[in-house]
Amino acid sequence: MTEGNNDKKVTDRLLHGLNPQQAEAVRHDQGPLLILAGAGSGKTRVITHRVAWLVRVLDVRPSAILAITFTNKAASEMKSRIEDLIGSVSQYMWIGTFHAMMMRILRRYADRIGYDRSFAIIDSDDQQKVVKSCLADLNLDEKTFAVKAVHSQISAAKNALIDVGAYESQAGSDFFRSRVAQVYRCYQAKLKKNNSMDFDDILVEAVRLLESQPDVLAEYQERFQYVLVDEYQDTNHAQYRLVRLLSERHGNLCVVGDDDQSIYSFRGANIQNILDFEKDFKRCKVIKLEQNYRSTGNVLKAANAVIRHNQGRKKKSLWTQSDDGEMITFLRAEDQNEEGRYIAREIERQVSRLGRKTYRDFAVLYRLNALSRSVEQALREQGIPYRIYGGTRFYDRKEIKDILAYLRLVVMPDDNLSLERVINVPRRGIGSATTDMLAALAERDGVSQMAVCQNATRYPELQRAASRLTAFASLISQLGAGLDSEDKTLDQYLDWMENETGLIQELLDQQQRIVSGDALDRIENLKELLSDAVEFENQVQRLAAPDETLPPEERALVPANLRETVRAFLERAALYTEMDQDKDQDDVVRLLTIHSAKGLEFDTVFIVGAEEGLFPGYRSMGSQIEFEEERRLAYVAMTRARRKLHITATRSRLLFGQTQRYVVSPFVREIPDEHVDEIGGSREGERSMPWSETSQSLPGRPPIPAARSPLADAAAYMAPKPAQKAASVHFSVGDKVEHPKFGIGRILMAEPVAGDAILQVEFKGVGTKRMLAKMAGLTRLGG
DNA sequence: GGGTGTACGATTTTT
DNA sequence: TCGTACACCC
Repeated sequence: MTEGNNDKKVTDRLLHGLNPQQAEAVRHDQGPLLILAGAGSGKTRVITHRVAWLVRVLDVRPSAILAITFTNKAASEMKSRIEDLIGSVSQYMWIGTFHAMMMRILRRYADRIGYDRSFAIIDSDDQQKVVKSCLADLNLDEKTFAVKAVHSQISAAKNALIDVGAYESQAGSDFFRSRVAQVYRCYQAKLKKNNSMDFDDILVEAVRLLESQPDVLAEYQERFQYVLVDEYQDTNHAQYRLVRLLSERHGNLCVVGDDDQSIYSFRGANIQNILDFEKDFKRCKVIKLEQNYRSTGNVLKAANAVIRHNQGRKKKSLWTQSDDGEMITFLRAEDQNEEGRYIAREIERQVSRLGRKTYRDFAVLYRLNALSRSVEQALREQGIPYRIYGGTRFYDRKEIKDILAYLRLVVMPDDNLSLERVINVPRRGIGSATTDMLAALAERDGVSQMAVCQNATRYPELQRAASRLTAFASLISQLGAGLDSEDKTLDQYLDWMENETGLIQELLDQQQRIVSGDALDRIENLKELLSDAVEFENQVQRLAAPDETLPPEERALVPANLRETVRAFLERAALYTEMDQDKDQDDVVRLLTIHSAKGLEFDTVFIVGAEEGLFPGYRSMGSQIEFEEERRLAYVAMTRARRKLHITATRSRLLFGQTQRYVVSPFVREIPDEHVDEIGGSREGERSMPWSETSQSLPGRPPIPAARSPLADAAAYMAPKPAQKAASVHFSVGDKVEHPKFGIGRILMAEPVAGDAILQVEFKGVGTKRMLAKMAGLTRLGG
């Protein structure tokens, strides 16, 4: 160790407050290192301090460090915490997701493996579309070959690094698999023709690049002296291969993970990667972090007791210094309404009546998104503010994808997928007959569909639609000209484009006819994209600032003009889906799936729907492997709670339009009695089929005492509070207003939307118009 | 070419 | 139960 040569203060600071195992992990120098980090064991702290240690104590160049995470959120948290420790030199490190890091490599070298370096990334919607068109090309029936199923086969093959050829020979004469092989081949051909990669390709092609180009491999192997991988239990085979390749030269690979929290096998994660790490990387050091700093004794012991039933795991047992704390409360409710009311009442009691907690201390966790509904309803009745996490992500929204497709088309006119998306959005009278012909002609002549549009008049087949097609082509080139005129910022350009394409107008027209607030939300989203663009451009400016000294190959990637900024913005939109950084502070109850709760913690957690068939899901009950993954899910859910855990199950539940009777989840029965208070019925009682998994693990369990405080205590349910009034906007019906174009008018109708209002205004001599107040630049003249 | 009705189907999620 | 994708009809 060379730490003796360094400032003692620095080493003290980096090791301060760490337990012996944590400190050992931070100080580890050469060779592979496996950190088995139990839930709440201070994992992030260890990783960030370790990176700081490498730089500050071992004098490793920041640019020689590669730290990989699974989500952008995790990456940005890691970045900022490392920056707090070592300052701005941290910007030279490669910290990011697998996909983002591999994109850096592919953007430089993709031409070596047959792509244009400006290749596009297609999202899962487009992936489905491509699969669909392949099925059509191959005359395969979508009933037998469900798009989703075929696509997931292809994706799984890619994650396992099985290319088309290998897949074909594996499939042999198997009816289904051999057809999937044909689709796979067709799919890859289409992507290649469109100069696109899907998310899986980013990993697969990175492997192919590194394995086929020795000089490229050598460059990065040489560069990355230290490689760190977070959430290693979630890596798939392609990621495993990348990690191996990149760390091979120096051998300083540190992986951090917890096999008990592996919950993503359905998307290709291979738990064997972490279980076999010691075999794979010889002379590897293993450090277990078993002290939990998060939960109270009852919660932790209960979670330990549950996860202990799993066979395939590394033995470890979390412990805590904190006392037992409150018991876990288990509620057996009659149905989902009672379950919801219980949650609402309990939250209200803690927040309003006792004033002990705030709304943000609470989270409701469920296995299926569909379970959120009844909880939502109960919270709404009680006037409790909440937010649902997950759901459609911002960049997945239709209107956003439309705008992004226009953007992509402007910088890459040959992108057929984007063209198909927006050629008739908004309606331009270009229907399926025309678009089919367009695709066929482009295919026949080996040119892009945009090229056919430009020359539409020369194709006799397109006679009737020719003028509309050329008009579309000139719209795109006009948008392209706007891009190069240099006097617009990104958000100004987007704003201009939203109007120029007619998208905004169409949404306003829709709003005029339809009563739903749907179109308004979309306009809101488009506005939000503008503020996102502003923020993005600020980041770019900061990177481009003259006093920053970026390494040359990274500097080359910083956009220098609007066109390059657009490209970078598109890439970010494809790879970065989270937009709610500042919303974390809101004082609201959080509703989320167990999957999306991983890595988070809350003072009080409700786990709802703890019923056999839901959790574990009925699909997983046939296989030991899948059943154990469900149990890990239960473990993850329980260990989110810092101080108090509630688990609820119903006797019968209305789900997907059907009411069914349910039995308590076996996982709940695996919790020892001494940690649980029961309400409304015991965890035991009716059971379904003898449960092979659990019956063996609960030998001679003593009878459960009768329930103590049945929920018949209905009076305790508080009367619903009136819903909160929407924030007032400073425009109201009857106001006189002035519009820059239409002049003076009077407001006929005002409807508040987040931070703005949609108005119906009657203008003298112009007629009635509908618009967003702020966006239209209305001024109030008085009532 | 566009609008409307209906049948179907529905874990978990990131990139 | 609810959303959406597709077929059918004008």
